Amino acid sequence: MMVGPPEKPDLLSRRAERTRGKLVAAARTVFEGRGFLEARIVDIAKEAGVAVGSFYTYFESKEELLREVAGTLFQELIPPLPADVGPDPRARIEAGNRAYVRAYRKNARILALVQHQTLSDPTLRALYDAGRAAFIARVERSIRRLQRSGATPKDVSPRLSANILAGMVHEFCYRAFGLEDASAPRELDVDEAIAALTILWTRALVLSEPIVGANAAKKTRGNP
Amino acid sequence: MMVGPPEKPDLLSRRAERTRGKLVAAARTVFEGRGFLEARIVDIAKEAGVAVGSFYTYFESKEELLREVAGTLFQELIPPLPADVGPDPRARIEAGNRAYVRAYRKNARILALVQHQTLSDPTLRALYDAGRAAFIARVERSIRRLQRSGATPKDVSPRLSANILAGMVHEFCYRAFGLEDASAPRELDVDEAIAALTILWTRALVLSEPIVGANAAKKTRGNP
Amino acid sequence: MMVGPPEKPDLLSRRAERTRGKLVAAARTVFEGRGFLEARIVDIAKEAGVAVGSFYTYFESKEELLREVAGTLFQELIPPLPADVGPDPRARIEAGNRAYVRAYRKNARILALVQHQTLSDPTLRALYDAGRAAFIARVERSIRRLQRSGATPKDVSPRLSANILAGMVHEFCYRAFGLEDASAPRELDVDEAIAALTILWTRALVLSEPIVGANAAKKTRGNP
Amino acid sequence: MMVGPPEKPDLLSRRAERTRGKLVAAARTVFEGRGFLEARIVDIAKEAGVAVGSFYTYFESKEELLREVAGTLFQELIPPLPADVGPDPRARIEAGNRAYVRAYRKNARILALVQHQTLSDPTLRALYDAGRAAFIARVERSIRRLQRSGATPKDVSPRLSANILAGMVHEFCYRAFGLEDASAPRELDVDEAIAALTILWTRALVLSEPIVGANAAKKTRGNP
DNA sequence: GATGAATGAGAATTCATTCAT
DNA sequence: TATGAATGAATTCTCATTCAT
Repeated sequence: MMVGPPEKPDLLSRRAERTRGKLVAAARTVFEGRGFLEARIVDIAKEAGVAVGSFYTYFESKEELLREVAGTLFQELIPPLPADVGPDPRARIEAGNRAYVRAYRKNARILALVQHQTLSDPTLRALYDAGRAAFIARVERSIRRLQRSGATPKDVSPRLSANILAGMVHEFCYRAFGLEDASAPRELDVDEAIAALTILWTRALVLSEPIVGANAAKKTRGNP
Repeated sequence: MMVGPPEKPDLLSRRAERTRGKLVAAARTVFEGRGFLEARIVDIAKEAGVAVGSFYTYFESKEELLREVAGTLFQELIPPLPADVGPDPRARIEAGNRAYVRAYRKNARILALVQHQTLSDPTLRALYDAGRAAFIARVERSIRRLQRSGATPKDVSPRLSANILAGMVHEFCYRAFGLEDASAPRELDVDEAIAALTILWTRALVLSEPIVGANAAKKTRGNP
Repeated sequence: MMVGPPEKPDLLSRRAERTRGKLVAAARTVFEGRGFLEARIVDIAKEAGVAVGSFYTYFESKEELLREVAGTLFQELIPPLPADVGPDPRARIEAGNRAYVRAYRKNARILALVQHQTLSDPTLRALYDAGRAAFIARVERSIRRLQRSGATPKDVSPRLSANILAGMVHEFCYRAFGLEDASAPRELDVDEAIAALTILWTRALVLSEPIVGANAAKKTRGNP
Repeated sequence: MMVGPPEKPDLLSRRAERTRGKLVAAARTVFEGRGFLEARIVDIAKEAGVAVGSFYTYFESKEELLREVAGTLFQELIPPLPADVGPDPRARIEAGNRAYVRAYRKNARILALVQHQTLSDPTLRALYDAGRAAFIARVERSIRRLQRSGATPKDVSPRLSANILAGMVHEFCYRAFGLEDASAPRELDVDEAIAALTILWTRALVLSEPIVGANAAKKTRGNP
C-alpha cells in the first residue's frame, strides 16, 4: 500500500518497548488505585492508552504483569549500605532500617498488595521470597559476624535471629504504611519509629550498651 | 386463649442454628482448602450438605461468612495467661509467646487468609484490628508496668514497643505457618522458635541477663 | 396430646376463612404498594401475619390471588343506577359516568395493575373482559333504546358506539387515576371531568341540545 | 507523524452499529413473541445471532432495550397530515384517526406491551407520555381553533376535550388490536371503526351535522 | 503490531414451592 | 391447619480472552 523505505527493525521493537512500558506503568497505577482483584484488564489498557488486545501481545495475564511490577520493587528495599556508614554495627543496623522503612513507605501500597497476592500466586511467592531472602541473608551474615567476634550471644541461631528481626521491621512497615488508609493517613513519627526499631534490634543482640556507648544511648533515649 | 404446654420457639430455630453452624464449619474447610477467592458458594453449600439457597438464608455474602469465621479466631490467640505462671516477666512473656505461636499454628491457614482478605474488606479489617489491638494492649500494659518498676528502659514508648514486639511474633508465625505450603511443610522446631522469640523479646526490653541465665534456652527447648 | 371437647368442624373452617381473608386483604395492600411483579409471596404472608406455607394452603399462585382480588372490583364500577335518577337519558349517562369515575378513583392503583396483568394472564383477562362486557352491555342496551326511539342516529352500530364511549370513560379514568403518581397526585377537578365526559358522550349521541334543554347546558357550561 | 490515507474510525464502529441494530430488531421480535417479562436476554441474543455478552456491550438491561424499541414507535402514530386533506375539520379528524388506527394496528402488540411496562418503568413512562402529549397537543390546538372560529362550543376546555377524545381513539385501538389474541384475531371492520370514531368525535364537537350528511358514513366505509 | 468488538464460560443470586415438624 | 427452613431451577451479569480488520 505504502511505498517507502523499509521500516528499521528496531523502530518496531522500539514501539513495542514503549507499549510494554506504558502497560507496566499503568498497571502499577491501577493496582494501587483499585487493588489487584478489582483491576480489570480494560482498566489497565485504558490507563496505558492502548487497546485491550495489545495487553495480550505482551503479557499472558494480570498475574504476569504484577510479577513484572513486583520485580523492580525488592532491590530498592535493601540497597547496599552507603560507604560512609562505618563499621559500627549499631550504625549499620540503623542505616539498614532507615533504608528499609523509607523505601517501604514510598512503595507501601503496591508492596502490601504484592504480599497479599503471594498467597494465591506461587510464582509471585517465589519472587517475593527471593527478595526477602536477600534481605535476611544480609542480616544473617551480619549476625554471624557479630557472634564470631563475641559481640552477641550465640544462644539463638543466626538464621532464626535474622528471620525474626528482619520480620520485625518488615511487619512494622506493613502495618504502618501498607495497610494505611490512604484517605486518612495516621500520624506517625517515622524517625522515632526507626529509632525504636533500631534500639529494640540492637538490644535484642545485646549490642547497644557495651558497643554504642553511653553517648549513643543518650541521644535516642528520652528519659535517663 | 389456649392453655397448653409452652411452645418451643426454638424447635425450628434449633434446626436453623444447626444449618448455620454447618455452613460456618464448611466455610472454614473450604477456605482453607482452596483459598477464599477460589471458594464458590456452591462449594461451601456442598461441603455443608445444604442447598445453595440455604447459604443466603443466613449470610449475605462470602465476605460475611468469612467475618463469622474470623470472629472466633482472635480470642484463641491471646488467652489469659494460666494462673501458675507466676510474676516473673520473662516467664510471662514466654507463656504469652507460646500460646500465640501454638494457637496461630493451629489456625495458620485461615489466619493468613483472613489477614490477606483484610486488604479488600474494611469490615473484616476492623474486626482484625480489634483482635490485634487486644493483644498489643496487653503487651503495652506489661511494658508500662516494667518501665514503672524500672525493670526496662523508658527510651521507647510502651505503645511503640508493644506494636513492634507483638508484630515481631505475629510476623514470625505468619511466615512460618501461615504461608507454609501445606503440601510440603518445612521442618521447624517450634519450641526453638518460641525460645528464640522470647530471648530476643526479653533482651530487647533488657530483661534477659539478670533474670535468666544460659540455661534459659534449655528450659524452653523441648516439652517438659 | 390435648384432651378436651372435640373442636367444632366450623371452628376450623372459620379459622381457615380468616386466614384466607387475611391473605386476600394483605395481597391487595402489597400489590398496591409494590406492584404485582415486585410483590413476593413472603411479603404477602408477612403482611397477612401468616407463614408462607399457609399461602399454599389457599392459593396456587400469586396469579390466583390477584384474580381473587380482582373479582370483587368490577361490580363496584357499574352499580345499578339509583332509583331516583329518572328516565332522562342525559341524567342517566351522567349518573353512570359519575359512578364509574368515583369507583375507579377509589380503586385506581389496583385496577390499573389488574389491567396490566391482563396481558400475561389469560384467566384474569377473561375475568376482566367479563366485567367490562357488563358495562358495555348496559351502555349498548341504552343506545339501542335511544336509536329505537329515534333519539339518536342509527349510523353507528350500538355495539361499536358502546365500546367506544365506554372505552372513552375508562381510558380517562385509567390515565387520570390509575397511572397517577401516588406520591405527587395531579390537580384534577373530578366534577369538571365528569361533566366533560358526559357532555362529549351525549353530544356524540346527539342527545344534549334537544333533550336536556338550555338549563342543563347552563349548569355545566362554563363560558356562555 | 505518519502520512497516509485518512483512518476510517467507523470501520469497526459500523460493525458495532450493525450488532446493535440486530439486537434492537431481535428484541422487538422476541418481545412480541413471548412478551417482555418472558423474554430472556439469551433469547434476544440468540434471535439476533450474537453472544449474550454483546447485549451488555450495548445495553444495560432489558428495560433500556425496550425504551430503544419504544423510541421509534411514537412518531409513526401521529404523522403530519397529508397535504391534500384540505381544511375541512371533519376530514382532518378522519385523516388523523385513520393514521392513528392503522399505525397502531401495525404495531399493536409492541405498543400494548410498552404501555403495560409503563407501570413499572418510570423512564419508559416519561417517554410514552411525551409521545402521547404530542398527539394530544395537536388535537388540542385543533379544538382551540374550532372554538375560536365558533364552530364548536366552548363549554369544555380544549385541554380536557383533547385528552378525552384522543384517549377514546387510543383506548379503542388498544382494545381492538393491542389486546387481540394474535392466534385468533377477532373479525373487525377497521374502516367501519374509523368511521364510527370519526362520527362520534365530530358529533362530540358538534361538527358533524352541518358539514357532513348521511353520506358521511358511506364516504369512510371501504377504501376509495 | 494495534485495535476493540465479539465471545461464552462461570458465578452469584432470587424466590416460588415443598415438606418435615 | 400452621409453620418457616430447605430446596434448586432459572436468570442475570461479568470479564478474560480471542480474532477479524
